[in-house]
Amino acid sequence: MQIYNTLTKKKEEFIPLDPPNVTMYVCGPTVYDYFHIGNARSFVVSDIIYRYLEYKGYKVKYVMNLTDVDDKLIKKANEEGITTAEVSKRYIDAFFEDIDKLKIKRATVYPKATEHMQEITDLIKKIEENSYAYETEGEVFFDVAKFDGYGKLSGKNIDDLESGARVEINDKKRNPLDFSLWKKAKDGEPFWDSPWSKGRPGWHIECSAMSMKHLGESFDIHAGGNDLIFPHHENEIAQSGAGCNGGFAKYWIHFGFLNIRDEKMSKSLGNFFTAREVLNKYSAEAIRFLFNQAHYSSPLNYSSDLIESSKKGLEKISSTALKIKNEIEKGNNTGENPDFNFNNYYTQFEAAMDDNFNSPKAIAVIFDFVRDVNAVIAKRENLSLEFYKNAKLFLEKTAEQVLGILHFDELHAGQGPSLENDLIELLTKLRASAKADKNYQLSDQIRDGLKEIGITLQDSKTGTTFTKD
RNA sequence: GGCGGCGUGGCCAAGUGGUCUAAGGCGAAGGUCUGCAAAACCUUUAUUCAUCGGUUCGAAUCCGAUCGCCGCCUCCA
Repeated sequence: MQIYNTLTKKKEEFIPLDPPNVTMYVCGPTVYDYFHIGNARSFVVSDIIYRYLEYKGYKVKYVMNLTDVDDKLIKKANEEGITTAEVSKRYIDAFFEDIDKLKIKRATVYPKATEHMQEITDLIKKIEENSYAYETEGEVFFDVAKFDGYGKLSGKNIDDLESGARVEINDKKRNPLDFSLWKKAKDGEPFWDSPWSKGRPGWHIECSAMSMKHLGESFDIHAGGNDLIFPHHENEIAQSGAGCNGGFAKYWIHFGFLNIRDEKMSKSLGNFFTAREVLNKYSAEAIRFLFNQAHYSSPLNYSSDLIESSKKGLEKISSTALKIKNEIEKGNNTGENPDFNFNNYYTQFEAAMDDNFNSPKAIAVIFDFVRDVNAVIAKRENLSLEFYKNAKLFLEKTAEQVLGILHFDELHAGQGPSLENDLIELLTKLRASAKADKNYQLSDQIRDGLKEIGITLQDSKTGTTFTKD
């Protein structure tokens, strides 16, 4: 399996430090607001990496942090006249609601910054002891100039950055590039005790401290959005290198942005949709399908046209899945077992995903599979149960369990007893007798009427089936 | 200004030295099936990969130039 590593700028064979265990850390949300559909892309992409590693048989420990202390959170709390803890509680709850709706598999741990103050201050102390940090008036900064190789992840060099001169102005810093490890609290700001002052950690240190605590000083994968490469991940590498002896993360994976009209979706540009508002209009499967249709590292535009087209594409897969499911439920095993090479599709699916998680190619394999299955079905009156079961298994393992773009349990089969289904069943029977009498005016009236309320009838040789929107 | 990425059919998108006269999806056209539909299947829809030049027996893929777009360098997935 090959993974593109931002650190070495090339695809590398994935060799975990301690197979079959894999340790993975992904930068999670700052919980000061609902997350937008661009953030959702990162969470979904991480989810698919996680699921595919498990598909490959790895035992994955997956950590996603929740940043529940930061300037934006404080601002929000002040605006609303509540505590930062209340703000973070509200948006952590919302975060879990939304990722559940996106059918994201829960990570192993979701550590919170506020619950790791001991680890954070301990790490800062170590960095200080190793003389990579200095204190000024209760504030602690990382001394960038002391750290050899600063900039190796982002491909930047210190001199260029200084001439760029777009760094925060702060008299207390020796070098404008130095960044906060510990910030002294101002009046009314939340604070924690520390050897330096009552205050709070800087933005980057929590990730170093929490990844170390939960995954160790060396772990396999560290992932996040492209915009985190600099300064966030660069600074994490510096802090961890300065404060511990481990190798920190081995593989760095970075995700492309979700764009709106070719521009990055972001809170500050105001060109965003929250994940929850998009989820009100489109299914998790459609959203995940859209994300999977582009490679995780490429920019991807978001628009209603594009997601509509994803929805259409997905219907092709799910209607085949529904057909398979219905056949299995009927349990008719009188048909023949066709010559169908399932293995070939697994091989291709794995080859695609093994190549740096090439999900667009993996989806193409699923479409090939669906087309070929449909072709077999179209040619025969009936097929063996074994064929349908194998077909279901393939879609379950790939589209459902890895990509999460299909869920057999939620397919609108219209099966099972319910008043609604019984009524549709009754109408279908009435229509069948109208058809038998060649009363097409009445039969079409029934079909069109049902269509209007979201029920689509489909006639076939073996009878009429229906689907609900 | 520094660093990085991208430009493939109407749209989305994979492919990064020969199997590429370029996968897959959406859309469009024709056909099979059907009372008519729908779904499904079959066929068609890029001799061409921003432009120009070069390297090579061979380039969408490598090199150079040009044009266009985007990102990071400040909080951001």
